[in-house]
Amino acid sequence: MPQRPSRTAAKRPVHASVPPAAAVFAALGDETRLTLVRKLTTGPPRSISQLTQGSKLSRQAITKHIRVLQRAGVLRSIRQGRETLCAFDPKPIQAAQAYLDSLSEQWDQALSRLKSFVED
Amino acid sequence: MPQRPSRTAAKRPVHASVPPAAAVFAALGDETRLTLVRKLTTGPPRSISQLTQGSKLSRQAITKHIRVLQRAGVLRSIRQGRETLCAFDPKPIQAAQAYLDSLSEQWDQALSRLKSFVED
DNA sequence: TTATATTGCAACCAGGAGGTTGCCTATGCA
DNA sequence: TGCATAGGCAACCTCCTGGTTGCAATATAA
Repeated sequence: MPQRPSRTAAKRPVHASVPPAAAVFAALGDETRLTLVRKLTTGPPRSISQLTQGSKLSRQAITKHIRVLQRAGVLRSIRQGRETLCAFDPKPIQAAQAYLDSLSEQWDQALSRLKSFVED
Repeated sequence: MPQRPSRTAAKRPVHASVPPAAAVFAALGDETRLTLVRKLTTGPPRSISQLTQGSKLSRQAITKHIRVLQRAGVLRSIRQGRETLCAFDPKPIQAAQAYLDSLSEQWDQALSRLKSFVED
């Protein structure tokens, strides 16, 4: 929980360690990519071939999805010998959570204002 | 996206009040749409014209974005006289939060397993 | 009733997303 | 050394997305 990505991520830090919320949501907005993310949150880092196994898609298709997730910061990968190991990085997800939390909070406040207005 | 139009429409329960997580994330994966959502979480329901004001985009473009958000369940809209009022619906966002929470939890558990494994 | 404002609908367009295939390089192993 | 495995690159295809414009329909206001 001691995360440093600014909780109010609306300021657009140029050196953003984490891409803007919309980019993270876009990366998560695909079943195939969500499946990859779930695989990597539940288990150890895996190679592209391993991630391709069990999928109907070609290795290249999976590679493209992995790159989308990488650009969003959700995954990191390092070349290890002849294979490329992909690992989950929790920071962008935490940023996305913070974003949704702020949305919910705004909504709750709007509801409160409406309620007290009606009660007058 | 593999499963685009519901060619296999038996994929999710008919009374799903909330579309699958990926659909919600996809809807939120666009700056313009995030801006619309923020506007409607902070304020009262607004018409399409009102939502278009202050944007560089045409009314039709905004309309299309609104429909994307509607399909994801994030917005609801009702015709009121000659204008269409759009309002925020918190359910899909809450579902998305729950999804991210479960991801985080899985990740934490994976870390714990790794830790206790290393310590042995 | 006649304007004016608010939408919806349809056509159209450019570009990007998702997917495949073929080929090449690099690494590990017998 | 030679071969199988892992992955990168590039070309190509199709369809969706995000945007525009023009026009018709409806509802309000004067």
